[in-house]
Amino acid sequence: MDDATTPPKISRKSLHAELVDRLQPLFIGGELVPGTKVPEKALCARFGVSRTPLREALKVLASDGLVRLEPNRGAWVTPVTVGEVEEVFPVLGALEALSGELACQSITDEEIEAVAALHEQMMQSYADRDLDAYFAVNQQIHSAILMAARNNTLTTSCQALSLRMQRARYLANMTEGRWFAAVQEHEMIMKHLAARDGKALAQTLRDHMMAKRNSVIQWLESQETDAEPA
Amino acid sequence: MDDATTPPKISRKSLHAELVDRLQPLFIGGELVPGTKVPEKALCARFGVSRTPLREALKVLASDGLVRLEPNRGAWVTPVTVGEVEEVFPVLGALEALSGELACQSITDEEIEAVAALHEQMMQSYADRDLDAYFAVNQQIHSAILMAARNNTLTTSCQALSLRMQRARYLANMTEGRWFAAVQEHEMIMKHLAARDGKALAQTLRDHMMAKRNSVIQWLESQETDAEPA
DNA sequence: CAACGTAATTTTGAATTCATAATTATGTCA
DNA sequence: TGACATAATTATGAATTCAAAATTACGTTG
Repeated sequence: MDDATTPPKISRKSLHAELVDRLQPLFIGGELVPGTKVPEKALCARFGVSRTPLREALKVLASDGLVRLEPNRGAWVTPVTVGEVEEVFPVLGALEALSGELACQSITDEEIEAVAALHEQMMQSYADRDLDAYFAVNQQIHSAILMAARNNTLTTSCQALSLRMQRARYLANMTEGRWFAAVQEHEMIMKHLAARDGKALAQTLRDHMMAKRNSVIQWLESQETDAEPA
Repeated sequence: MDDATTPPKISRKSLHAELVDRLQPLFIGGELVPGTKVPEKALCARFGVSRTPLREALKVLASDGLVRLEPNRGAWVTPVTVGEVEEVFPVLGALEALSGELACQSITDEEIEAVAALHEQMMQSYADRDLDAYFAVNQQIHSAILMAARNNTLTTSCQALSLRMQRARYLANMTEGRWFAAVQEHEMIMKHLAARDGKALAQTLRDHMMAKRNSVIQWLESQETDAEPA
């Protein structure tokens, strides 16, 4: 594993593409807070680039829905609203369902084993009550299924929407009851994948996503009523 | 119907957004041919803008998959390959299926009537053997169903992928048999929508998309074998 | 002193500039 | 003449500049 990751393509990717990759974690990491302004100047300084490539990156992020560009008023981190969540999760559900269906057609035994290992790891995180670890492995499982679907367009679409829903740490917040239910759902996901039952996996993934949707909305609404009288 | 389309937002949209909108038709219109270079200079002159906003627009179009940016070699119109088509249509199918399901939940009687009118118009275009008109109305029908789904995220995702598949006039080419089948499928679509049968509509839309996929691939493969010995 | 209007400052959007990489043209030599 | 090397040209990527818009700061007046 040397650093010659791309033997034929020595060329560094363009600055704006690099910036897109480096800005995304700031959204999920909570550094760029929904509803706040994107500090263009500060980010330029931080990454040591001029405004041109940064602004190019912001345009791309805007088309992915992570930021909103207001004419003459700059870029703002898209707020996470109930309406937004209600919109995105069903779409994500449909795409993940497809990923499950396709994965069952193409996944190798080795890949199933790898997912099973991740699944076990996630169960351990659940047992340990380690939410951060749980979420990290959870992401990896969904990602592995997506990979097994062998459809790059699907992967790209899913990841873009997924990013939007991962913004803000608090989306990870869930009740004890919801966490338990999510674990149950993942047992089903694993079972159907191992059996290569595409239809069943698709349905379970869709249900899983809708359950998550409800959980997030419930949390958002509780926040609204808490915060408003302040 | 005066020109005050946006009373509160008088502000002109930014140049790059305007350019994205004005470039897209060039892809489906066949002016920008898959596999060829995007003539940056010429487009700047044509739209009377500098390179900065145009290049911003190209970055956005690249993230939508319409162009491919090669470092230090400029922007190229993404070629329409069999692999590409095999990837995109299933995703589009999943999204359209969802749009059908959601539309059945929210569509009004008036909207159903509007779609029915479009459907009749399309049937007339079929009877007239007017392929251009047929395709135009066909688009409107899918668009109307999407609108009835009341999900902007879904609409955006669908349209982006749809654009990719509409590039190149020849995708409209289909055999007499395929055209007839497509018409039959649309009869089903109309029937299920009128009955507000979400599940059935979803399945029909998915099937419709996969049938189109096969038709396009068949055509592409026939082109490949035709063109190669040249 | 609160509300308004005006001036200074900052930020934004887009054109321009500039260094570098890629392409084309030209010349050389086998 | 054809293959290669080198020079001229062009295109690209990114920084810089500049005009216009928005924001902030300040002063005035009722």
